[in-house]
Amino acid sequence: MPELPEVEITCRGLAKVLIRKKITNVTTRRSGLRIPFPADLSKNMHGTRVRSVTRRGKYICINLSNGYVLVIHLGMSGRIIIADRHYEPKLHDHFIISFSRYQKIILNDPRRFGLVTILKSDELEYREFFRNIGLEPLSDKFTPDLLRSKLKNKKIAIKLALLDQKVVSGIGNIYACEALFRAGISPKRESSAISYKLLSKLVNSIKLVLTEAIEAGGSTIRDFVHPDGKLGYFAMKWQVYGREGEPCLCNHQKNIVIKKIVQSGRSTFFCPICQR
DNA sequence: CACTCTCCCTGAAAGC
DNA sequence: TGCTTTCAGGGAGAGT
Repeated sequence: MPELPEVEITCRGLAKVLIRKKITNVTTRRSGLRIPFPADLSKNMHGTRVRSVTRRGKYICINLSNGYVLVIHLGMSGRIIIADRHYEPKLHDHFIISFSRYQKIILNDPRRFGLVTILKSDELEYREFFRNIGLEPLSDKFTPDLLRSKLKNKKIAIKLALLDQKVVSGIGNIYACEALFRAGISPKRESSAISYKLLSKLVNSIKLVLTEAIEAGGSTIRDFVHPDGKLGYFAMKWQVYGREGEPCLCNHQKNIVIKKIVQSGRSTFFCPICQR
């Protein structure tokens, strides 16, 4: 389940092979994913070149030389495979772009929670599309003061606030759990009731955990595959995520184990002793 | 407005 | 062993 680091790694991988390449063919193999593929998708892509590949939250933005931006969200199970002209489409390959020099990229997404659309980069469309997307957690603008202002009056649990893409963009279930563990904050804490000092700690933890994951090459669970097609099995070790019943890594001598709870239908893993 | 719940979907894993 | 059930979750939209 790609979160910010996985999307970032995917973008870097795409940039490496696609920049300046010309789009020679666009194929859709079904009518759409979470939303239909735009009718003019192929028309607006064909013959243009890739200017850059950027990321906004969990969205991949492939910026084209004709002023359009191809926007891809990987959803739960999406992956982008980089291949050559010999690649044969496989099950759940929904969207294929062919480039000059026989390069191809394939969007494979078994669960189809992903999204593909195309926007004009210089117009309201683009701004409108990302209107509700919060601040980038790795930007210098993401500070304790900013987070405090976002959480002011919020009664929801801090874990749920971190998952809210309007509060901060790019954090999913795994990194929300991991960041809270590192900051020593209970996922159940009311968002607005957390001290400035702890919010500072949380901001640092978020930046740290995301940065480490990017450096680890995009951490992986189950179905994330690097853009070059290799599995990312050098993934970071989660300290709490998926470790229900296992000992807390902070406290070996006592019999403290990681607990799992459900918050708004999402699993949360945490240490009831280390996180207050 | 603030918040929770449901739905979409498939494959892996657990349960029987 | 093999079939059935459960679970995983991002984000939109309905419901409270």
